[in-house]
Amino acid sequence: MSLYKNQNIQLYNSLTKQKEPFTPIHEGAVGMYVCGPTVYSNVHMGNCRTFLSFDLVFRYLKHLGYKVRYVRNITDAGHLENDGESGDDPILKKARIEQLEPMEVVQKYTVDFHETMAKFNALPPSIEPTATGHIIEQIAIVEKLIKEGYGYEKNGSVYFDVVKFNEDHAYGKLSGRQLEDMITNTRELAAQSEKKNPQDFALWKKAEPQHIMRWPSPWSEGFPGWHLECTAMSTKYLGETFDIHGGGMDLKFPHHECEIAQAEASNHKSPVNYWLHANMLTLNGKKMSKSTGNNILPGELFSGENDILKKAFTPTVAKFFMYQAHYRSILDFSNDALEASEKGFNRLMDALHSLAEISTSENSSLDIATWKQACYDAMNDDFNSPILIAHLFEGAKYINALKEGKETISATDLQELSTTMHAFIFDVLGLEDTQAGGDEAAEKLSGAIELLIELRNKARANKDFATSDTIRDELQEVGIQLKDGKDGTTFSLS
RNA sequence: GGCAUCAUGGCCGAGUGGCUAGGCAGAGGUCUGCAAAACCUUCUACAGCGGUUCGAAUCCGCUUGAUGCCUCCA
Repeated sequence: MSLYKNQNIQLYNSLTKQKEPFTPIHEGAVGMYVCGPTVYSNVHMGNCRTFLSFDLVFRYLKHLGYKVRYVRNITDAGHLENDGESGDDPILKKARIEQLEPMEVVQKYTVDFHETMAKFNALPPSIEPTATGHIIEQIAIVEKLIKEGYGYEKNGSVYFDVVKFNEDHAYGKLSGRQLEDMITNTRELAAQSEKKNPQDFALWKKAEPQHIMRWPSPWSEGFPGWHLECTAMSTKYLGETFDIHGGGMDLKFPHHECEIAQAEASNHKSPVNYWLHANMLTLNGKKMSKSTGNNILPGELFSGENDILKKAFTPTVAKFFMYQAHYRSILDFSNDALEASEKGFNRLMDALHSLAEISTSENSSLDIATWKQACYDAMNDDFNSPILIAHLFEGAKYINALKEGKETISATDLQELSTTMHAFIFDVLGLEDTQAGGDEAAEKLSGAIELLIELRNKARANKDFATSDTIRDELQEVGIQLKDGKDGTTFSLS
């Protein structure tokens, strides 16, 4: 019996601007597409937030027993800034700066992306297709769009006729824009443009002589327009209509709007049932961005080598921090907020470790079943991780009370409490128990400290407090804190 | 300029008409040789002004402020 039969998800659909009950096209199976990174530089924390938001969605759907096909692309084809009219291709630009072949640039940053996501303990998607690997599919869509009358060729480039599309479709329905307003408000001078209207976008762009990334096509040696790859790859792997399409809020317009236009014009049907948009991670109150430099890289966060934070933070703490805010809210990245999350996270982990020390009774004084469902209700309500985490802290409070003997619990309920805590913390949130240690060096250190604790306890028993306090204080100096508890002394590395 | 979104206690951050999350910090307590740690308790907020309502942080209007998109960006 799959969990999803009893847990009803409501999710916020950007297209309808409201929460809707989630019903997949095929019962028990979910198709989800998420726009991945453009690999011309290291992913920054802002990029990571989006991918971690959808990792949570992926993990929760899987937890509920759905068979999920999660497709997240790698944009490795160079696209021009300014809609292909002029400007630079970021991948080519980077290749020049680093004196690398464009595909070397792509490889380098794809590897970085994968390593980073692995550090965050994000699950890899089911399929991770690349734009350059799907040129043929993209050309096929362009041909189809021309045939349907929505694409027109000019000097070897092909553009999408937004005005024509808008005559019998609603261009702008996702981002809440009216084409008339866009035309009225446009500042662009249409003088030297190949496009019929400034709102039109490139489907295929003829390569200038200096443009290295190029492929043959019926129209010219060139490269695909920037919105095409997602339409091609989502259609190929998930079908003409699929369940969930996700991405960062900043992709809503024009990227996702154009995806809808391309799909509707070529397939005559709406491509996506539920559009999900993750909100931005800000720094100093401003959106993190590759181009403006207002960002922090994961590596800088983990090492502590940056001007923003006072100390280093582990990937799991950073993730926990992000999940303490809802994915649709803007979240500001700051040292104080991270420190607060770190302390909270450690408290949660301590409680989890205490589970083993709880003894059971005949009856429970706690209502574990209700608490458990509250955890599910939180996630069912548009993946509300902050509420879930609040309930997990409630669970931690239960554990502490049980440990103190202030509450009682039956063996069945204890099992339920433990399973639920573990399921949400590790399977759904994908957090990692960094205190668990386990490597050889850590074990040796642990043995040495145990010895010191023993010596200190002997000194204390003999009321030789000078010795015992020296041990305690010197260890504190090197970053090892002793914690005297009721059942003996433990330690933690700070 | 256009289109959106947001404004919550010392800080971070949920919550969308009455039952008033959670974390951090602060305060008090338990424990302890002392301390730290840990645990417990506690602090009761919703930008301003007006309106709707028996009742609004939550709905409507205006004002102020911030942010996002309209150029590549998660």
